[in-house]
Amino acid sequence: MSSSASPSVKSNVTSIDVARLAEVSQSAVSRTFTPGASVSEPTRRKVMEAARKLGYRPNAHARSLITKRSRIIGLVLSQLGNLFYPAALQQLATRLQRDGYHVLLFINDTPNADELVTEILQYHVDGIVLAATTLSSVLAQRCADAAIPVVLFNRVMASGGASTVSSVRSDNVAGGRAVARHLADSGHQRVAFIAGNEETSTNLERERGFRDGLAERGLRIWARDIGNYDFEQACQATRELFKPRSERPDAVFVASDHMAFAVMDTLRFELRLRVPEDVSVVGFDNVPQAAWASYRLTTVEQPLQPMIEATVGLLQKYLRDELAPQSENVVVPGQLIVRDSVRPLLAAARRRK
Amino acid sequence: MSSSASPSVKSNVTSIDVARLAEVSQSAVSRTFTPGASVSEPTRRKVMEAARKLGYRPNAHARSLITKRSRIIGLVLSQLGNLFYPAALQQLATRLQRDGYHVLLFINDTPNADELVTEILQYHVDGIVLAATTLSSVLAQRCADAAIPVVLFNRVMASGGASTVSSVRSDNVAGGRAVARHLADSGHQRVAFIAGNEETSTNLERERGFRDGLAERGLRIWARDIGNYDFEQACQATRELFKPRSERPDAVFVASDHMAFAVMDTLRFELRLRVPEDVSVVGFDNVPQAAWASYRLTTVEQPLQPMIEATVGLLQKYLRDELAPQSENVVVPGQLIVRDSVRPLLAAARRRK
DNA sequence: GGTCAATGTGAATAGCTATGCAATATCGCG
DNA sequence: CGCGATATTGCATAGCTATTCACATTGACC
Repeated sequence: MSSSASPSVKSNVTSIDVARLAEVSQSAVSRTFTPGASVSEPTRRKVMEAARKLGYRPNAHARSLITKRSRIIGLVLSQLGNLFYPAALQQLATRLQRDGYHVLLFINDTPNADELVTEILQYHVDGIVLAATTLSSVLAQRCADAAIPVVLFNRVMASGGASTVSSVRSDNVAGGRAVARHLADSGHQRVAFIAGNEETSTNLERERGFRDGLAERGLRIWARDIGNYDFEQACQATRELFKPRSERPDAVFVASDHMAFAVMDTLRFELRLRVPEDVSVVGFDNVPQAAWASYRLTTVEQPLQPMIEATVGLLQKYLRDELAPQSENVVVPGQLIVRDSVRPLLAAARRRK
Repeated sequence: MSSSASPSVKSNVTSIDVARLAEVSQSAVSRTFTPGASVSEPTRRKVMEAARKLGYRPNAHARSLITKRSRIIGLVLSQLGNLFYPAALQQLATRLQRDGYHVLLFINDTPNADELVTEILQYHVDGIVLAATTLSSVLAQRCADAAIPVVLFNRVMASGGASTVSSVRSDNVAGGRAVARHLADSGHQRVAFIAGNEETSTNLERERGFRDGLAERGLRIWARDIGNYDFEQACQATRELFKPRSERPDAVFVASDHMAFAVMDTLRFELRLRVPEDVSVVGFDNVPQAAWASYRLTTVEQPLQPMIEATVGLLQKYLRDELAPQSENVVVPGQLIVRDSVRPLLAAARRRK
């Protein structure tokens, strides 16, 4: 029963076993598997051969115990429903994999920051990417305190001040402003806004930019409701905004594509309004689905590639320079993607102008 | 510059530091943090107090080095585009988190099984969930050889025989058959099939069930093309199938919802055909989007909850019983979800019958 | 009070690798 | 051939915790 002298494929092979077979020291084995270490070609070959025979792989735990590097990045998520995040997840994991890092996943359903931070720190991750829009800033600060680099993804720390946490996001303010201008310039008068989670920085910034942009054109938000970044709540908000009354909005800016789909569906199939003929709809994120023929949603892109690149760039910088906890806030510009969910400027309106 | 004697929040605190402060042995500290170990209440309190003061958390790497348990589950994915997988990912991670396990992510973009298996084994994960439909079975076998439990999720090992790898999947055959019956019984005559990746078990089983079900009703697949589980390729397949000719299909069974959306969009907005009046469409997976008003897609559900439950059930069973690599293939039944993408049986057709 | 069991505790060790240091081998060059 | 410089190697140790074993302490019970 006790598998003592079984030279099979058991994964218990250690560097010592390999050393014995290759007739070298354990150090030699270790050096062979340590990039940049000093090993002669003959011994390297002997070691590799022995390792292959035994099916040896260095034990990552023992390695990180001594290296103090785990090559693991913690990723905290909460909104997998919003299609932007699966895409980001994939990109990030793939990108990190290329550099020999891997992603340890933490889903933050119950916002119990304390418990989560305990779990994360146990693994001694090399860095943390916080992509949970709705996550208490406590966690971020706590991790930063523990001297482990944190990058907020698509989110920024609430009130500045003493926070030394970096972040990567797209230019939400500019995006909101671009939407406002686009709607105003195409002759819309009664523009509504459906907010996401009101406490998130993404929503605050998008709304602020939108407000400012409207103000530039002498307009203001004509009606407003809250969708909380949730499909069902966005449907509800739409019903509320378009309740029968003398006048209804002629355009809606929705704080995320995910909600915008809910809005379009509710408008078209429940309220029997046409998009864009009766109501224009604009989203935010430019998830792949926004390009699908059923929606053809005009939206603001969040350029995933550059955002991911910036994120791992920051992480690697912090890993290289031992110190340098200088807070850095990267803002990536994103374009307005014009599709067919906004009524184009009527010839009549243009002439009148 | 060198932070030597700084008793701050540095995460370098070890069980020995705690022991010193609490005036107990290191063993006592370890036992306090090991569930089920024998510690008296007074010492436990002393230790907890000291640990709190120093901000101590057990080092997971050191722990798993000696325990030979990492409490990490490796998850291999490739198709994050298909919306079924993000949902599965979230459920799985959440479920495992409840039991103190965590998910280490491996994206399998380049199907280089060897490299991937090396990386996974280095982390000494306690188990592996293979959810990459397109992944070579080599990997599965390789891991099983290394005595680490593997569960195939939504996939089954190609040719039975010597494989000792367990799997969890929904009843794809029954699902395909149910679709066939539904289409036949609602009077469709020229049913087409758009395949996913032809080498995957999901596609093989769904197609087989579909074929059988049609045969029962005296029908056969009238036309067929390949979408490879890809949105763009599914569009292309649709164009191919509906190229102008004397007759076109009156129904399409698509091997996944993700592709079915592509099919519906192409039919409606490019080919100007109505769904379901001109063509009926059926998908597979029942992703959340299938219920959206723009699609209202009739489809076969893959019951995520039970599938996840079965997956972690298998894993835990293998972790408990040291041995028991008995191959087990769990098949979870799934229902046909009837929505509005299939033309209902015409009164005329019924009378004629 | 004495014996036995049970319980809590500490010292020592295992688990696997990377790395500093000293020793040795190799090489280049005069 | 000799000498210094450099490349390679092995030894020993650190890194942090769980666990075995032996020991001490307590308590119960006769």
